[in-house]
Amino acid sequence: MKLQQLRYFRAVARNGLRISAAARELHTSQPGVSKQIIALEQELGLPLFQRRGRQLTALTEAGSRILSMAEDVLHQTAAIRSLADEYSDPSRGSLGIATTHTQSRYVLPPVIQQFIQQYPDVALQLHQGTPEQIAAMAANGTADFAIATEAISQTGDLLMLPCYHWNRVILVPEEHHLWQRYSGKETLTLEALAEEPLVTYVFGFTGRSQLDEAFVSRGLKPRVVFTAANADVIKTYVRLGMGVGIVAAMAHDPVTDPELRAIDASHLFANSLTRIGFRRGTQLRRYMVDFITMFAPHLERELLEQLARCQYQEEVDALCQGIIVPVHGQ
Amino acid sequence: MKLQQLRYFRAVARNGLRISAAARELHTSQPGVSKQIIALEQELGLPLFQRRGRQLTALTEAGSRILSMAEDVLHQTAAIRSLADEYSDPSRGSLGIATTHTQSRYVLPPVIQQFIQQYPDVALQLHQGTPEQIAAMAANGTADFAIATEAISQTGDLLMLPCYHWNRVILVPEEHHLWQRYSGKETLTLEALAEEPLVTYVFGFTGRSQLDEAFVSRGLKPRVVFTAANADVIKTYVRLGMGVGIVAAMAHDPVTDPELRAIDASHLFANSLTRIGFRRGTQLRRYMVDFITMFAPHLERELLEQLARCQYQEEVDALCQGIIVPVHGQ
DNA sequence: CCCGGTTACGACCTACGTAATAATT
DNA sequence: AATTATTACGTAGGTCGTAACCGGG
Repeated sequence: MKLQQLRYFRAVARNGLRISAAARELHTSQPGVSKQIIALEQELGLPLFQRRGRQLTALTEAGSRILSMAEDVLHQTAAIRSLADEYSDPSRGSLGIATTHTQSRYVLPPVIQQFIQQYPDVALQLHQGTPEQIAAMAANGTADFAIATEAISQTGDLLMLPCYHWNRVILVPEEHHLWQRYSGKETLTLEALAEEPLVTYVFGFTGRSQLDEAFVSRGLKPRVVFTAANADVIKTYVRLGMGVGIVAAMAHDPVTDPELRAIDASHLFANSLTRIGFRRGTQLRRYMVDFITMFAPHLERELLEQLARCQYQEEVDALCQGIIVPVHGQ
Repeated sequence: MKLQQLRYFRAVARNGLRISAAARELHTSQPGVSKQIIALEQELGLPLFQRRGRQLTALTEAGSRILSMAEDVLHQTAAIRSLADEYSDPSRGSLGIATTHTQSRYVLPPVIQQFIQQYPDVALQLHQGTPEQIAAMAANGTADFAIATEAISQTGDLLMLPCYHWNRVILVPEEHHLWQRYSGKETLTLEALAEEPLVTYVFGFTGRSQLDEAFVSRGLKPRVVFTAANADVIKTYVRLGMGVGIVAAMAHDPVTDPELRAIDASHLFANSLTRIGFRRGTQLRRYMVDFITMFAPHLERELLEQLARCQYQEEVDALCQGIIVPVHGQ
């Protein structure tokens, strides 16, 4: 059994059981991959794949169990590499962050600015995707960190740490009647909001589920005329007068959006929690710890060292008990 | 990084940092090991060993951390092998048991007899040693199981499951005055026992610490004239009239020791608990599960499946809460 | 000088790539 | 016909073992 065989095996599994696709990803030849897979199967004495003719149709039961063990092995070897790199030069390396548009556009810029100043020799990659994709990228090692709001990590491979709570704001053009009425002392109600055509996030993004929850629990049926995964798009449609925007508070900046007005909605919706996560067993490098601390100052070095050793989310939650997680913008 | 390099690295570390000893263990040449170690160090970009001249004197800090990660990797690859073997032939394989003389001589024989009848194609190895050696063998993979009574596993690598409680008996020749007096209704006291010259286990073996505990807590200073790691030796000296034996109840068999008499001592000493343990993360094969069930019937298949997935002893203890652990001989 | 680690070198093996072949859609 | 897996085969790189070399106790 060779590590390379396990790598090839994983690549084939990840590329829809197509050996040629795996070979492309691995920058090697198709026959090479084919052979190593066969060699691995022979050494283990059982087929890893079900085949119809020469086509790989599925993993065998043994194959899928061995796959997950092989992934463990490969992650562990990556951790060895990472530890060695940390010793030879703690300030050089790479950091992959998988996150949503909201984070990368509104929240991360100052953090990243600070980070690259402190760690100019760390190569940063920002991957954007849906919460599911984000979780997958962190789980399979494409990215080191996942940052997202909606519940992710069904697999249990990721440990998620609380970063900040945030509330929503209602966005309208200055001349909109909601602004006329509720910019002063009068407080907006859910019922009044439900009367308006709404523009907000696509389901699955940026706490959308908690938004729906608020309306449903009051028996209201809001009219959502448009959704996007992206606050910039939402704002554009609000500017066009298509409806009232509901976005995360951190997505509103009076300077960049001078023609829009924001009405605080923290009393209307339960606040949401944004988390950062990494695969359990990850060897956290110094700059990774520092990145988290820059992003969420309450997650201190010492605490993170403990958290990194956790095996289960429950342990993480227990350790985070009693920590004060800030609310964004306060 | 190659698995072989990690294997070589581990072997050198395990052989007192002597490359030649490691090479002998690995059935390969000294230069081959030397080269692979150097290659690994070069690839990782740091020294794994501290050297004085050409002599390896110690692991570097990075080296020792990488060693433990490398051991994880190698254990995991062993688990892959084991799983593959399980699929290709569940009833063929090998089972290494590390245990003390008491277990292998008195408790295991019927279990092993039953086991080899059911699994004739499993190669059994019985390793004998001190509790510390036993724990080490199970932790480093020399043996699959550790069976012992005294507290072991300081490292936390082993999960220990409760197998049975047992009591002690006092062994004397038939003509001994203790037997004359206490074979009937009169019950033996610790004080009376403390008057006698005693022959019992060496410290660290077969619940010896609990024995001492009983005397000390009553302020008694027993006169232990002879100790052995081995009930057979103890019995020999009891036969010679050198003293009164205190041994585990399961070590006394009236048939094989017709000239000795046993006085129950369960009221004098706290009972002891014998446990079976394996490294966490071990891929338990079917015959391993069956072996445990033969040895400790209350540890049922389903329970063992759960236990095998535990990461910490605390989880094991929690799962074993409420299970009735039998007392040997009842 | 002995023991143990490193360097040198040749034999062997194996992984890889190209090319050809077979099977599947 | 096009795509994809396997087989064939020659090459390049690497591992292994023997032998020679070096350094410390």
